Amino acid sequence: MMCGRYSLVAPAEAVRALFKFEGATPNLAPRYNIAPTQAAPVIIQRKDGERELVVMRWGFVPAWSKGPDNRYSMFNARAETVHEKQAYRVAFEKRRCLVPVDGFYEWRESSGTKMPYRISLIDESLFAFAGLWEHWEGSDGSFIESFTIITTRANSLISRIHDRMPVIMPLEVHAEWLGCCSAAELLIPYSPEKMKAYPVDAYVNDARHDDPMCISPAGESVPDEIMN
DNA sequence: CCAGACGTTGTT
DNA sequence: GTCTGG
DNA sequence: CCAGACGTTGTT
DNA sequence: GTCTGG
Repeated sequence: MMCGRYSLVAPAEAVRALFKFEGATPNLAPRYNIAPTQAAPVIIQRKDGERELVVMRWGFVPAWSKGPDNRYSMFNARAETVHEKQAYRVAFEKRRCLVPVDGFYEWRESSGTKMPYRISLIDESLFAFAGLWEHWEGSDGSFIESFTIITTRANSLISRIHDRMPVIMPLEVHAEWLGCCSAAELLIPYSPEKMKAYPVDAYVNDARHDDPMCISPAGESVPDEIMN
């Protein structure tokens, strides 16, 4: 895989502090295990330059489609080709977003078994994936806003686990990315020396599990906050 | 022109 | 909607 | 990404 | 094996 699960535990106030979006502070429950098809917040930029937080479906639903269709894996888009692929080209030019995250999961396969790892910044701070979003509208007037996460080749830390990783946008390029004026040169692997990775329990495999156990280092005791 | 696709990862 | 293939 | 289903008729 | 659901 490359990026099929992530976490966003930070409170909405922390998301606002980093991304400077306008409007009311939304209610964001801590999320330990966000999976494709689920709703999650993204940051977009309006034409007047103001940033907005919008909750969207993870899994790109093209405007021309009949609706969500999981026969296609549209929760990731390859950085190497995203500017030329039909399904993403217009969004790459006009509808970029930043995805607030504080960790993501990758599964390492060895001797036939897969072990999940959690990857985060060394200080566990909030950061951003590069994404694209889309607005789909049904004939009955219903609509779906959705997003995809862009992936690239793994850096030297993550390549021990897997050969792909999500594109992480450093703070200093957030505005350039959202402004849609940059080319694909921002879509590169993030600095491995700023990141850490550790194994977690296969508990995270089940997308219905969404609690602190998901991010707990494998083999260690259950964190206090989920003991009753 | 119309028809048909539009995606990624991992495995073979 | 937009691009590619025929 | 992984987990889990993979079906129909008829009855509530 | 392949598709759907989360």
